[in-house]
Amino acid sequence: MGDNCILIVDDEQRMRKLIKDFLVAKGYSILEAEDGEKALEVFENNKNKISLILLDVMMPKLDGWSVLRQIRQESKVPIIMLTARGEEQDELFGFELGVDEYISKPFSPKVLVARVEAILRRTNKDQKEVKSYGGIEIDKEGRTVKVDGKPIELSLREYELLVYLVDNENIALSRDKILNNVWNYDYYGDSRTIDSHIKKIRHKLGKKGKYIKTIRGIGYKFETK
Amino acid sequence: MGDNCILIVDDEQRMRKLIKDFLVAKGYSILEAEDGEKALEVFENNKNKISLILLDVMMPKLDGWSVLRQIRQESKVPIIMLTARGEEQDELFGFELGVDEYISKPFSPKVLVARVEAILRRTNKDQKEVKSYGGIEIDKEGRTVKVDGKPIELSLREYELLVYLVDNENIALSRDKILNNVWNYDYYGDSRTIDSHIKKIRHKLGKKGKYIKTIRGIGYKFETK
DNA sequence: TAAATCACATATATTATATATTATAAATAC
DNA sequence: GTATTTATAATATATAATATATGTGATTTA
Repeated sequence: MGDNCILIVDDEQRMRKLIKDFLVAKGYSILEAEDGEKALEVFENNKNKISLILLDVMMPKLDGWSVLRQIRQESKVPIIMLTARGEEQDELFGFELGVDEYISKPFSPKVLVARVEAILRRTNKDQKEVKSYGGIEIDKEGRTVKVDGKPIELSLREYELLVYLVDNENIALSRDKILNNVWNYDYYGDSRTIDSHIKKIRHKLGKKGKYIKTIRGIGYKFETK
Repeated sequence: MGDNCILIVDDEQRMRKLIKDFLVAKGYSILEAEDGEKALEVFENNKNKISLILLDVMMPKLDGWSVLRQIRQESKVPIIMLTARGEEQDELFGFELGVDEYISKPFSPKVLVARVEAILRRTNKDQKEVKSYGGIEIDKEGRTVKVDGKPIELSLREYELLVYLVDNENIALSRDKILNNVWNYDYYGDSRTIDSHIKKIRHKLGKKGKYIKTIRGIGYKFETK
């Protein structure tokens, strides 16, 4: 989970640079895409890193709405649409698809930065330093995990797998999905490998290992009951 | 956690009524305040209920900014500011104080409702999609089924068969159709197999098992009556 | 080089299916 | 309308098929 990486999607190189400069100055790291197809590609490869997307509506190949729709099928990442003035009809349409904000061109970069920060503030507000799940405390900043107050040692993969499960509490996750999100998307390894890691995590969690439920035929699910 | 109660703060009675009517139509419950002081009072007494505040900037006694500042000292409740056109300077100032959104007057009520819903959607991220069919609740994300509130355990096939029946509520499904949809279409097994699974599902559903109707000579149908 | 990751083999547990038997509903004859 | 036949479904159970847990060793990474 990279800290506050922002994806800028716009076909105008000049516009991307303008936005980028302002955001970099504020300490964000930036990814860019020059059309809708590239945007989806970049998003796929950096799902976990990206914490906000600035998405132009008018683009060649695949327009902003199509990109929005596709991303919303699998992710709730905040999205700000960049539009030309006077498209109120579209606004409504977009809100239904989960647009977080509209900014119409031309805009003042300061306003843009302010809106980005407002959204990220709101998003990060439930990312308390330490969250507890039925006695399993996870401190993402410190990358540490405690069980009933006692710290346990998890390897990199173990930690990331556990965090992924926990971030998707109560959701059944297929092995494919787990591989795509915890491993690199282009990883073609044996999906049994997940089992090995699950086993180790369960063992380290002790009694609380049972919170990781096996969903036969599918994968796993984290559930504290 | 009251379900989506919204506080409207505006000195114009007419404006409050306008907004209120639209939001009530969408199923929200409403609290009102006609100036800043009243707003703080109402907020104090209903902190836990209120999930969003619509706050006018220009008000007698205590203006919107002051109210915003005071509320932000103790709460992160989403706030939408209602402003007159052309106050970009103020916008920046507001974002720093944690304003979630601006809507400038005059506005179309539809846009207002859309923005409210966008923000609440973002805020309540645990609005799981659970559908209920005559007391049988199915949570597809979690792949769990409850009968009268009590969870039951279904195997992969049982779960998928039940979901298929339920997704086609009130439609008679032939065994062939069921085999093609729940099993792989290149499956050449005995179609009596379905009966076995139906039996198990009915048993696990208890009294509600009777919602799975037998259509003699054809197959089965899910119907909650 | 030690720790971590991964693949694979085997044991174990679970689930799916086929088969046999019983029960039930529909069709037919009386 | 009732009894008998016939077709179909329900049920129980045994066996086959499948998925997961676990242990081990090879390979990679830091």
